[in-house]
Amino acid sequence: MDWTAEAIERLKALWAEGHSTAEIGRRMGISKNAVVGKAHRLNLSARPSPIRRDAAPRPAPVPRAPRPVPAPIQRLAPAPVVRAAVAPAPQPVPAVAAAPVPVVRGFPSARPRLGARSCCWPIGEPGTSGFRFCGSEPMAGKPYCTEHAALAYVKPRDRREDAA
DNA sequence: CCCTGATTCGC
DNA sequence: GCGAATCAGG
Repeated sequence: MDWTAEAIERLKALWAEGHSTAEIGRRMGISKNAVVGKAHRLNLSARPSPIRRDAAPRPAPVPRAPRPVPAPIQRLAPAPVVRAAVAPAPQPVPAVAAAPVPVVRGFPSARPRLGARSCCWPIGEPGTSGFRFCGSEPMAGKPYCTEHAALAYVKPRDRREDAA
């Protein structure tokens, strides 16, 4: 964006008319970020912000560092059982329980209560709001309830003849 | 999800 | 200085 005097005038005018930053951006053919950025620099930011940054000072400033992708929640999910697939010997418990699952923003309670001993069979699409874990009482020594353990632990059938 | 404005920071 | 990315709230 070339911020000519005219462009700045237009921005100020639209801003004064009370348009949203996105609307101003649309009218001027630029992004709302450009609008907000410029407005901020021009010190004409004064419209009510939906956000209060004063009352709740950030407890953790978070120096915006390259964030390593947290352990994918999917790792906790049992490998989807594909009947015809070459089934490996039943690997009992996915060795995951040791480390606490990181609490990821956006995954509020979307994690199994590992300490609570409840079935950790995933329900729904990981990462979506509806995602959760089964939560039923697990079988002794297993991470899943009886129902889901039946799905998780499929006996590898003798595939010498029906391999396919 | 959509929207809002605010801030940061590599360019 | 610029503005995309990100944050943060509705």
